[in-house]
Amino acid sequence: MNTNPYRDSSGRTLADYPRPSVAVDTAVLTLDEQVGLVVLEVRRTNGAGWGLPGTFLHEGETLADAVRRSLDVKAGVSGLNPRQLHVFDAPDRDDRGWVLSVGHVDVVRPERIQSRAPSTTRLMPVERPGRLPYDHADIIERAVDYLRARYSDRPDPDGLLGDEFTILQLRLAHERITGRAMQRDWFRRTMDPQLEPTGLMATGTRGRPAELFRRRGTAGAGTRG
Amino acid sequence: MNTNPYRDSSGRTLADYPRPSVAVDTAVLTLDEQVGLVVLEVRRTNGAGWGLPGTFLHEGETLADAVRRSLDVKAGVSGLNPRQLHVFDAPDRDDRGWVLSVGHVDVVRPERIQSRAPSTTRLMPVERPGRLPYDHADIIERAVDYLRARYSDRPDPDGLLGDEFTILQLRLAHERITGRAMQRDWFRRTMDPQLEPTGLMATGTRGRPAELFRRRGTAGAGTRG
DNA sequence: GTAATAGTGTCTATCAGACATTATAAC
DNA sequence: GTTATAATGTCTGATAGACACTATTAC
Repeated sequence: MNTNPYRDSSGRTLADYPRPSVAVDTAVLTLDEQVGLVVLEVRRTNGAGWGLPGTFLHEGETLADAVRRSLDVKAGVSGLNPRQLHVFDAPDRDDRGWVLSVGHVDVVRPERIQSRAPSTTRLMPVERPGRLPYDHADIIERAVDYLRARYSDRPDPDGLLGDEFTILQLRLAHERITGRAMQRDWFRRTMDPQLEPTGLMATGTRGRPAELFRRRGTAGAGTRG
Repeated sequence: MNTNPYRDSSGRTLADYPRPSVAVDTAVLTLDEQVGLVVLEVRRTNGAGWGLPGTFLHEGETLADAVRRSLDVKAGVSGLNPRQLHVFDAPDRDDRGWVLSVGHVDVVRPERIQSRAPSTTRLMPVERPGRLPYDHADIIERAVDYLRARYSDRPDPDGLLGDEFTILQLRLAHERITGRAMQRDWFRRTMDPQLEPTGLMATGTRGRPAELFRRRGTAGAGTRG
């Protein structure tokens, strides 16, 4: 480190300045059949209450790597693709010292996080996430905004439904994510050109069986998260 | 600092971890009558070439304060309202050591930065900003995307034109910012309800004089940046 | 007068919203 | 058969795009 003898206009090197600790905190979102959009919380290391999974950035590590490490260690979830939301930088936001936190969001299929370490993790509805420390409530809000924007006009871009689904299943998922009813006709007309038929039919339903579709073009995208 | 005896699961305190230096870099955008959308660049402190204005974050300072300080010192521009874009975190991105950079964007009226320290600052078109170090080209790209989204359906939200303008002046500004022609009819119909007439007329033009408008509701918003 | 630009009116194609109709299953 | 849901067709109102027409200035 700092082998390059850089000095600023005051003649000081990088090492002469105090540096903040940098943390990452992540809102991992998924869709619960009953509850709707839920966020993963972990028991805090000091034992008091719950919070979003997070960790301090290690040397030589990217933010995304730190996010993946924290989720692997704290919730047993691996292979994520986190996205930055915002840097929380109030100098007094953490009483342990000067800590910046980079809020992230990630979206995963429900089976990836259900029944993982149930005593130290829980899934809470995004509208009532409970009492959370730091800026975690703010991170959840930004995460939900991000997800709703993604789901405004594309069919399940984060693959929460898997690869094959009926248009009704797709619409119900979008309604639970965006929190408002979607027009049935408009929804089909908008999504149809972005879907391709599988030829298969859903079974065990009440009326005429619905056709199963998959996302057009993005083969296997649904297994990403 | 670190008066709280916090220890993590390995028994280490915050001070035991190496911490990154944190920098801010800012794309200050404005509109040049001839050139179009331009970005402010400053001569680098090591003398080699040009870059976006930036600085290292000081203790007890927010990111926005660091941005304001860097622009005040390096370009004589004050009173800005920067917005975060992205954290650049590649561990080897800066050969001076471990440095994270938070990219920012801000938009100011051209007279705020023109003829400020012309030997150490310059304005370059955003499409051809020259050779830039670090992630500065990426920051400019994100800054332009941000500005184009802001200008997609609202009349000059950052007040680049001042408080009073004709609809033609407004449309030309939007065209230079978004980089594509805007439909004349649609533009008037979209913007008209968001404008209020001043009763005054533009003078010295070729044909029928155009009415001057101001933004509806947001009195004085144009003098912000 | 002519040329140029501002502002208004109108036609049309597109599309969201609404509703009707037909198809096909469970019961 | 009845009931429920899927899929398709059709009508309507709103609006973007296009163009015509009038108004008012410089020259």
